[in-house]
Amino acid sequence: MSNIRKVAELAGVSVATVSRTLKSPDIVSPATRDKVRRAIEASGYRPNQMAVQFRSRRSHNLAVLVPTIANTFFARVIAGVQQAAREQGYGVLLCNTLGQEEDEIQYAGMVAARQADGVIQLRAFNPFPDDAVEPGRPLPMVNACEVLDDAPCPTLRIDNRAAARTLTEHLIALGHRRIAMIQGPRRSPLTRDRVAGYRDALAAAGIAPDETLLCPGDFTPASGHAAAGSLLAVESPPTAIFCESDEMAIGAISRLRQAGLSVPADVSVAGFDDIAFASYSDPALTTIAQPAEAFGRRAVEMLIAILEGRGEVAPRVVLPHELVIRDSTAPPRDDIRDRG
Amino acid sequence: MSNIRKVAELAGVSVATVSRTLKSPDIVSPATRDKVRRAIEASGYRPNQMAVQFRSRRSHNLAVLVPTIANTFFARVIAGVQQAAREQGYGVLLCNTLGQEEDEIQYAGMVAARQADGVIQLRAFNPFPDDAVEPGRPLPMVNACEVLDDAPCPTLRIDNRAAARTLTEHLIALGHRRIAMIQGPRRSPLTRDRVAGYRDALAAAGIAPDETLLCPGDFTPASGHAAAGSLLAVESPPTAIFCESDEMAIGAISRLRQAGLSVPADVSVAGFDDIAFASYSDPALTTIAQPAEAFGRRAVEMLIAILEGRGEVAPRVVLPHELVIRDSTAPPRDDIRDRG
DNA sequence: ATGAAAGCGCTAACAC
DNA sequence: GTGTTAGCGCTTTCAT
Repeated sequence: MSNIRKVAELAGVSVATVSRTLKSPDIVSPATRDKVRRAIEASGYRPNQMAVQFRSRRSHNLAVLVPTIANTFFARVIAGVQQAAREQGYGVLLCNTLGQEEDEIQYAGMVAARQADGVIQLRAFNPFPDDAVEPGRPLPMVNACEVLDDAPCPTLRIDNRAAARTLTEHLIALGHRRIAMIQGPRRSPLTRDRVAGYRDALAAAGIAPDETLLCPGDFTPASGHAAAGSLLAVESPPTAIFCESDEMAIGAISRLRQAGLSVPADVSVAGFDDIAFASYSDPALTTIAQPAEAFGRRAVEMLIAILEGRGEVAPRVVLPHELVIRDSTAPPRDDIRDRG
Repeated sequence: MSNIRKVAELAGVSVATVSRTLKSPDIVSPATRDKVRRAIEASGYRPNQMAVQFRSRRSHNLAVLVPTIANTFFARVIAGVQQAAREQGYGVLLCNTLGQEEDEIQYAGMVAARQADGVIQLRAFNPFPDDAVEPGRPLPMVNACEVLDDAPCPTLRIDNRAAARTLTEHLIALGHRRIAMIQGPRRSPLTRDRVAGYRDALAAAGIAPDETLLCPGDFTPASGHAAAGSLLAVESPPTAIFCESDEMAIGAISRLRQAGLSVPADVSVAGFDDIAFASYSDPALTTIAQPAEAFGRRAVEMLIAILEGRGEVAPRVVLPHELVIRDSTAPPRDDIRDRG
């Protein structure tokens, strides 16, 4: 393995000149620059990044804390993270946390240990201790997707409340009045905001909320399947189900079908996220499209802006969402509506 | 930020003793060890990993080259990689290559640049130049899932030919004789092996292969959707379709339904991978289950065994697969079978 | 524009 | 069992 000294000798210059040729070629005379470049070529020299990082005190790595990469929505976010990071010369250290706070704290410790320059957190939890950073310096973190209310760092999200309201309004406009909701984890701000939007829409339409129509879930198809089962058992079942993720919607539809019900003829089902499968499922899902890749990309840009201290970073960024109406939602059956 | 020297001073020992307390506590006397640990505690010392890595010449990072993380099968493999790596004290550098060989080569260069100690390649391509490693030393790579025939490193896969044969036999046993195949990319060894297994089964059953029933795809739902469309247009359409991925199967089913066909009543469809959605799609998919997380986990174990030079590493590992029969495959309709 | 030299924080001989 | 010390390969003043 060649090193900078060998290259310097070969080129007949000092190591400083080799270093400069690599980092700021413009301050090296063209003749010297060429000499050095030929020497690099000839020796097959690759700078030892461990040394570069160590010496320059930047790892040029970003840690991304993801609740679960097995979720296709997060997979897309991460694809966006990776691409943007690569474009900016950063590596991505993947941290699949499964929502374990102790693990998230440990991963965030990679910043203190200099393994990563900053973290992108996709869950509403601050993994840094209070004294993580000297006063005056910004916390090297961006919180995206599921965002802490009082995040000590820039955040990036959609307007979940407005999105949920829009989706619920769509259901109401179709004629539904008994609208269930299969939610995300209880304590998540995501759940809280979306439930708020759902209630907003009900209230605006003069529909009294019915707590028996609120079911917990965890965003997985299995939880949607189970929740749909319990909704089937309530005294007066819903004519529409709003699921907080497409994966749960797919699970719910599967359960409804097992019960001999047809979607949307008997029950309408709507999702959230607009994952790739949403348009291929049967029926194709009505859902809220979230800009998954953009979440990743923007989060990286914001984080690097913090790390490299260039300019102000917008503290609270809200990305656009979109209601996508497909085939899983329709007016309720007449006999059901009459009864409602 | 504290450093090892400060801790040494605080504890009244040398820096070497601090280092030893961290790396091999057993060779330090209990009394000293405690003193050092208290000093570490008191100063909030975190070893600078960049320095550790630099000095010890190991980054303790693994680069994982994945064709596309947006595919749920690969997402699971990567979840396995991450968990195993973490357990062994390694970080995971995610490289979403989209199958671009130039990018893969560049990512593999992270090993030469000392950013990563080794790579896990999930595609059938060797991203290392011939002179990547000095003679006698093993290539720091494991090739998993889609494997090169003459991989210059240990490989990890399932027996794709046998799996495809088993799945095709299942279709034949149901009474199908016109069995189409929606394939992966043409040049992939995966495709070649699975097509071979498919042909094995046809031959064993005395069914003449029909090239018009072979359609290319790229593992995405969109490609399955398109391929099913073209299969619908052939002169004598298939009664069963074997898709090389569940995602393509889901896309294909969606297309068949658009054409007014019912699965499995009119056409049987089988997938491959057994992704989470396979059991929630309508109908639930008959498929070949692959041990996705195990792929990731084993790949990490094998790679670390190479890197740390402990023991022999099995050069060609084959993991078990399993035929999972659900509801998307059934006997062909009588009128169709009679015609066949 | 270039070179000399001082480290970055740590590990690993080597000595005691 | 512990201390001393020489670097690892590079960047970055500070001279020239």
